Amino acid sequence: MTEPVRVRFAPSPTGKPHVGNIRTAMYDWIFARHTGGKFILRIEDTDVARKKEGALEAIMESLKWLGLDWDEGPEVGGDYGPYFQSQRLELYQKAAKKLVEKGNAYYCYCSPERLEALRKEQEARKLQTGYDRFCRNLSPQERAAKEAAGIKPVVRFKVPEQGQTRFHDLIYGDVVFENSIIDDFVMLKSDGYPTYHLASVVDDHTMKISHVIRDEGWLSSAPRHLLMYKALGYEPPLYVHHPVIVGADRAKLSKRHGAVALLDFRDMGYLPETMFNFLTLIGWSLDDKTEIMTRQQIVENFSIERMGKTGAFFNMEKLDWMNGVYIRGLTIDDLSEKLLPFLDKYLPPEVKRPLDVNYVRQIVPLIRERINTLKDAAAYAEFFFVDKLEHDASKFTDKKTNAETALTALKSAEEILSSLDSFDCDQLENTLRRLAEKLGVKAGQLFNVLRVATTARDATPPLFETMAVLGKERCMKRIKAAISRLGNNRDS
RNA sequence: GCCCCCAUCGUCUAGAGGCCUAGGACGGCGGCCUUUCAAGCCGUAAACAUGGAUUCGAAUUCCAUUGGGGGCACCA
Repeated sequence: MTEPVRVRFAPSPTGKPHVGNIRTAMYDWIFARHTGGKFILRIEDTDVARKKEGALEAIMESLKWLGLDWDEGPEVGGDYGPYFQSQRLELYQKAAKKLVEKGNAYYCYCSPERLEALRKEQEARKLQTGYDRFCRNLSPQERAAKEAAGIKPVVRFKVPEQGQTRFHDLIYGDVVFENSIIDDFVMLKSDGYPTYHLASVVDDHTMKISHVIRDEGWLSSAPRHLLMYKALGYEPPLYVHHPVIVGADRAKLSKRHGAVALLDFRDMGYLPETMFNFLTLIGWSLDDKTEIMTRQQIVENFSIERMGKTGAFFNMEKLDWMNGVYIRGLTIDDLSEKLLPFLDKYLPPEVKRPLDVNYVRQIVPLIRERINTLKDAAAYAEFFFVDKLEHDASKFTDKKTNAETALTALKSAEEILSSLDSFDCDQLENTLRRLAEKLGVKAGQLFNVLRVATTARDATPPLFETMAVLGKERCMKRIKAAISRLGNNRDS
């Protein structure tokens, strides 16, 4: 095996690719980069009915967002194109014809209705389902009659009735199938389009694909492909089937498990480096402890031998944690930049746009270790942006602090703070600690009351930094509002 | 029904016969730090599906069983 490594990601354009598909693309890409091989993007658009508008764009956008650049494929071209199967029909038709001529395939005129009835009956009698080879040995006259009737045939592969097909999968090891349980599958549909089986075999061969990396669901159709390679006289590629990502019910991940498209994760505020790292780790590990890895580290250390065989659950809690780790690793400027569109989208409409980047930059250090996604920021930092706060009176009091104390503290704070000329952290701290002492309350009690007054929250970034960013004017306004809120509350 | 694949803490995993009284991470719990919330740090509970076989010795090998997943389309 001295052939250069060429791997392909071959999605069909039926929607936004979900994390499972994309993980396959990642393994392709990582393996290609690790070996210095080529990563090819090929579009399997042979099902006219399932093709979806915008799907191709979503595929490319997903790959680009994760930084998976392809060496050949749409937009970039390549020596083995075209890279859309719908533009390669002739190739498949020629291959099918060749197999018919060689006696490895035949035309089938069975109607969908007959096939449907056949399957129903097989199921009812609990028999092995599959085509009954009705057209396998049609006489020339019978064929001519069907043709004359205007029936458009499909081409079926003539599967040997005896023997076994075996192959070595790089992850699953040796796998053996009895040929007798494989039915004569359709290679070429009556509309002239190939099925996946034919198209992928022809393309993988003509595109000189060295390793077929795909999910485990394909394991059971691999023997069909091997049989075709043999009949066509092609050298088969190496197979690397990998386990799938499963949902909470352990079933293969799909739309019904909720938000699973990669781009949805982008929109929820996960970073591409998080997704790359996290997705790699579902089914592959470097060693017994390394978890946070750069793309470079992953590429350098990746090996198929260290991929697992077990379907894995997509653990959202761990994803959140990891995204937090990556967020905290960003510089203030970088994070501010990334946060801007999310703040713009999720902050209440009354907040004036455009947002001030410099102001955001001041806030970022305060919320950085408190958010796990970019989207979290808006809800977390809302009080930094809105004009009017809704104070919840009950938040001012706790076991240690009653309403009386809170009100007194606020009034004293208002007085002393209004005399301050600047609102920097040190000065605020000095002033307020002294005030607490004077009032005979714990510093924390006073801080908490002021926290609620200035933010309307009981969980915020550190008080002095927060107040400093908010600025004197806004703080004083809010403290006054809090005083009247508390006063009114007590009177009523 | 037939065929294929899989099986270590709740979850993701390390483990390729003795290093395992099974390691790490997320989550949980407890603590430290602390003006709240986080972050950080420390600690803790928590798993080899079951039964045989091989071996001086098995999470690691083999065979059953059980459980789970996938396939059996003119879809990929």
